[in-house]
Amino acid sequence: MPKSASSVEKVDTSYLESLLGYNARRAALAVIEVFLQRMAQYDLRPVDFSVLSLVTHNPGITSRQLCTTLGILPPNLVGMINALEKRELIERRPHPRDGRAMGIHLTPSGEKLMRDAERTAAELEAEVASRLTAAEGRILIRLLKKVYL
Amino acid sequence: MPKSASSVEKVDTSYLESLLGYNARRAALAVIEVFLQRMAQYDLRPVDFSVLSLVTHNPGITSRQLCTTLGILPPNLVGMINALEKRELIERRPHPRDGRAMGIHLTPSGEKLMRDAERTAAELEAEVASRLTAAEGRILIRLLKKVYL
DNA sequence: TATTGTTATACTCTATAACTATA
DNA sequence: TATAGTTATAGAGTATAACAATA
Repeated sequence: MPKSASSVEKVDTSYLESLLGYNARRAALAVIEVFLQRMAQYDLRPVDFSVLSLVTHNPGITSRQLCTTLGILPPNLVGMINALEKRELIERRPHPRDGRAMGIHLTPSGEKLMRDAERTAAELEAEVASRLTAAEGRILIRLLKKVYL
Repeated sequence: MPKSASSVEKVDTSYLESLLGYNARRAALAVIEVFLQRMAQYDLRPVDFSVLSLVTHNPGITSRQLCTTLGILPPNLVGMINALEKRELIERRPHPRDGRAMGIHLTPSGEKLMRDAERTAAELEAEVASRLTAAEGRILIRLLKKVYL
């Protein structure tokens, strides 16, 4: 067959699928896609959920702490925090010991939203994890942590 | 302690770390970060490597097949293909049976680059996977595939 | 009528520099 | 001098609509 006449019937992805990074990215995108759909009812993107979840479990957390924990650059967090404050889901209070910083807290409606959103997240996790056994799910998370921690 | 005076000593991330999506995303980002550093010597981003790797193992693959396989939208692939062609790493040849399509092939210098780049990728994989045992690495990839396939 | 490849374009995400107020 | 928060802005990544050529 001449060089110019070759074509591909079925794409061979076996090499890419042997790479950890490729598989981790594909799995992350698959989970995030479901996440996006289910969280749309709360008008929360994954990053909004992560921020609100950290505020939920760390009342008084500062912007700086959110940035460090989630790997967000400070200029990019400002807009998110402003939007969440405008929606009256969070409020900023003066930090007790650092006049430069503001402690971030959930409002009552923020608390209600996050109770619902975290319940939805739990359902979503259970659903995605249903493709695995309970033991496999625990192993998977443990191994992922070994990779990035 | 009054409401306004609370603050966070150490951020509690245990809830987020219980979520599969959060862990998969963090692991993917960690691997991709190393990938970016090591592939910089070839001036290849992860997506360029993925494209060239598919062309390597599927000579004559079309743009449409690349898009479908990698989840890239056609308008966003055009620039990448043009850039790789300008660097003389790939070339477009007429498709043998479809006058609309072009088959994509590696040039000799593209073949040389990919031999080196895939060797580097293998070293990188071994290094990231060194945080896990060989068995754990195989299990991790198997479980990740169960999540997204 | 549907598909491949393409252009133009808009939107989101991420990154850098520089400023202010406070430590 | 260093840090928390902010503004402005640039760049990369991702999205939709519409078109020409071919099936």
